[in-house]
Amino acid sequence: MRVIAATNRKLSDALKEGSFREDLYYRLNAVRISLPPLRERPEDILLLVHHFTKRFTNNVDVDIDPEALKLLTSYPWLGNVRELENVMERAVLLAKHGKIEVSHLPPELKNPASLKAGLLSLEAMESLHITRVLRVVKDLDEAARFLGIDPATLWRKRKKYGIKD
Amino acid sequence: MRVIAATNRKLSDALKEGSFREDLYYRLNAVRISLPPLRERPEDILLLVHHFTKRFTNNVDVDIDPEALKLLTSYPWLGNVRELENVMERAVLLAKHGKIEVSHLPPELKNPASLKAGLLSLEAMESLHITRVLRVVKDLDEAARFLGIDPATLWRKRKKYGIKD
DNA sequence: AGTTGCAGATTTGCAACTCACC
DNA sequence: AGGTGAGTTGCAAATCTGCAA
Repeated sequence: MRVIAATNRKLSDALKEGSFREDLYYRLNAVRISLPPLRERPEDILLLVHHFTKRFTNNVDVDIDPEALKLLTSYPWLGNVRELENVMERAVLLAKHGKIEVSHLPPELKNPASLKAGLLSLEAMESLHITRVLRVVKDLDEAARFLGIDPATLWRKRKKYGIKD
Repeated sequence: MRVIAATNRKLSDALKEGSFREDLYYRLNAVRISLPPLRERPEDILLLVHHFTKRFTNNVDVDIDPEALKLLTSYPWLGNVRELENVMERAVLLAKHGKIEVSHLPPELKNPASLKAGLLSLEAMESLHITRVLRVVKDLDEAARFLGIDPATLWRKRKKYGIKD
């Protein structure tokens, strides 16, 4: 059995170790070049939610309605951190010093149809991901290394899914 | 060999059939409740790019520098349509009636580091996707149906990846 | 609804090979 | 001729799968 490569440190670990600042906070506030994809661990989302509310209020802690918080942490964020950032910026503005309510969040967070929009079959998702990686990394061997599989296996999958370029 | 379920119609097909309006355009301009994830087919992205530029300029067609267009279509969009929408709105504003240039696009589109940020191993991506689906669809059998695999197989994968809730 | 045994199907990595192109 | 590097294939072993319980 192969082992999943630990691609990124968990935010929560980084926080515990006191290096949160260096790890993500730094990247978010200072350099802001690389935008890590939003991992879906609720703990991470929670950290970021509070990070953003404080940023958008000049360091004031904002109350968040429990129901709203539940929506935020259970939404299957498909994008990167900036997507969450945009949502929180808007929520803080709409809330105007008050508590952030469900009504301040974009409707798709509570829309079952959009929740199910990201539900591809495993094969479809595999094909999509391989396409994505191959678009960024042209070389088959290097792409295979990213994907954690043998180049031959990648070659076969590419053929199976009919991925061209 | 199993077959990939065709989850969504291609935008380009829909356009050809003359039902583009009903399919995506309608959802984007009128109801705007469901936000489909951005599939990565360059043709689809191209359609959306032009759709948005026209929308943000009251139906005027905007010139786009070829290099900028290349960035837009080759970027591995991880989010949904709104992410692209935001980028295009900003680009149209910055371009101020002129041609949209590379400099009007967010830096991460051309930043190799952020391009590689979405590059998970196949196993990590599988784990993430299963987590995502299980968060939306609690029932194991129903989730398995979405994923196109046997419930037993899903059970084993969930165990293998240590996915809790 | 979640879990397991099992036999058969599938997939895997490896190593070897081809086919340019220098 | 030799060498390098990417893509491709054969194959046995390992893994994964759906089914049925």
